[in-house]
Amino acid sequence: MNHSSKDIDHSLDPTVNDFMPGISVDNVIFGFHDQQLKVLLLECADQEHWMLPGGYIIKTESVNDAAKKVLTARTGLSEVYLQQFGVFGGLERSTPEVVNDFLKAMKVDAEKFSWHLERFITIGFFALVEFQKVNPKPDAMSLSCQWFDFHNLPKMIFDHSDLVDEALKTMRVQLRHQPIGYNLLPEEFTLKDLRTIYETILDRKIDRANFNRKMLSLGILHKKEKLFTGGAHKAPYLYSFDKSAYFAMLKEGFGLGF
Amino acid sequence: MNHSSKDIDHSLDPTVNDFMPGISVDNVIFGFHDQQLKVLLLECADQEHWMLPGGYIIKTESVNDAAKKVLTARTGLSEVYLQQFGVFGGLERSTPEVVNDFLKAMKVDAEKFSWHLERFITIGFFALVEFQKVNPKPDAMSLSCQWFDFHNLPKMIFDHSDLVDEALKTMRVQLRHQPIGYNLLPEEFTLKDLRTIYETILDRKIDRANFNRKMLSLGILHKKEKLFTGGAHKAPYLYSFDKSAYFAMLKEGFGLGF
DNA sequence: TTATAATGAGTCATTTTGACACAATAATAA
DNA sequence: TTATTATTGTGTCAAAATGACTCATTATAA
Repeated sequence: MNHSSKDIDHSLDPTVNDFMPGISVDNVIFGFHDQQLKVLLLECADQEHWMLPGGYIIKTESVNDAAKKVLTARTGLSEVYLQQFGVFGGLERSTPEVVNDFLKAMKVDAEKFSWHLERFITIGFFALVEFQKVNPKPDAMSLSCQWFDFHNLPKMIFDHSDLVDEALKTMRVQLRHQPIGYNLLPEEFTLKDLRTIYETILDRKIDRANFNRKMLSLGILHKKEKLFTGGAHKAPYLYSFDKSAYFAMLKEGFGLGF
Repeated sequence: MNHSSKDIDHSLDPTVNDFMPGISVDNVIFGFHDQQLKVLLLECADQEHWMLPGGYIIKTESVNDAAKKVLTARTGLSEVYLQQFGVFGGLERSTPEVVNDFLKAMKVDAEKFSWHLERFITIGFFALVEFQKVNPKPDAMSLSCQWFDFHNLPKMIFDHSDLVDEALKTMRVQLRHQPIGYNLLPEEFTLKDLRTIYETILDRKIDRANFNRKMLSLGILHKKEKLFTGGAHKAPYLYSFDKSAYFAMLKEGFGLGF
């Protein structure tokens, strides 16, 4: 997925001096497709490494807005779920070796990038988006922007794979007292879809019957018509979220046993 | 609690140029005393406002180390529980009015502090410490360093009260799947002490018998001798944490029903 | 010596969980 | 057309957890 220069997105390119120095934001953007949890990544110039969609913070914008802007620029979406999950501020993330690898992967001169090479702290966000609605757009420095199966991520620059791990850990904890899925699934979905999300994040099988019973008992789902497509088997019902009940539960929280 | 200049702690005073510009760390330090959750605060020069112990990040130290250093400098303690809970990066935290209030509270010149007045992002940490072991030390800019009852906090500068609120929210969530208390309580304590911590953080009464049953079932407590001091009532048992079981459970997590 | 207040321990109905079982059914293969 | 297969909706049931109580016990204060 290459793009001509006409397609290159310069919306995140203010002057270096407009940025908060030494800080960046990086987004772990999760989607769900084909019964798999996906992560959106950008391809580095060396065609070997990949990176999280990230950016800098303009002095006149909030940190959260900076992250939101990155998300919108790469996906075309606004109004999606976006949440901080941690600050990555260790010294090991900008050692000479790390910086060297970064320059090689990006194929840029050390001089041009001196402002990014000193010492950088990044603020990690994760986003939950509806896969089908995303229109992946690479930024000016990247060759392409693609989804990867969460279980099969490519080699990434800096500590970006640590960021993905931490994002997952945070989701794993939140799963236990907040609903999830509204932001990842299309309007209509099956209970299997929902369960697969839980199983992927928790990294273990969940009893189908017990999961369904629990989910339905939460009162955040609406049962719809039958599903026709699919494999050689009985067709499952389709469900949609009861938006108001869902968001109420997001705030209130609940207890999940598994 | 005033201090002569001899007592002033300059350990966190490197040159301005050594710092990461535009970023700070602030610690919400929790202690437990007298059946109350306490927060350690610094008194501003105006004798009206208070602030969280905070500091800047030297370019050659990690973010976590910067927070740890602040904690050690104010409490005399090292090796305590310290955890990030969020980044505060809104623009509203450095509007002209806010900055003005800050200058007044600190009684410093705008010129001298120009480097801190532009736009600042702070990284919030919370710490859990053993009250009795803390030796509160004000920093160079503060009149004193004191504990406040969590339910009765004074007027604070910037968005520091928001930081306290967020720290509590984070603890409230963590309570549900991780044990707490080891870092807040002395070696020996009663179940009432432990329950009070839970009640304060969750801000509601918990049935005594049910709480005790649950806590004891976790297998992280050792029963000790009787307690003799106290009011006009039956003396409760003293307990201590089974350190290895406690830390195992910190990692593993568990499910709490209340 | 008695009254008080808080503790340790226990009861019990209800709810939730975990582990299965089983008939029903949509697509596919025979 | 019919049998096969994979998967679904629903149900059962024992075990565990929870929530709301009781009650005898006991260290201090009156």
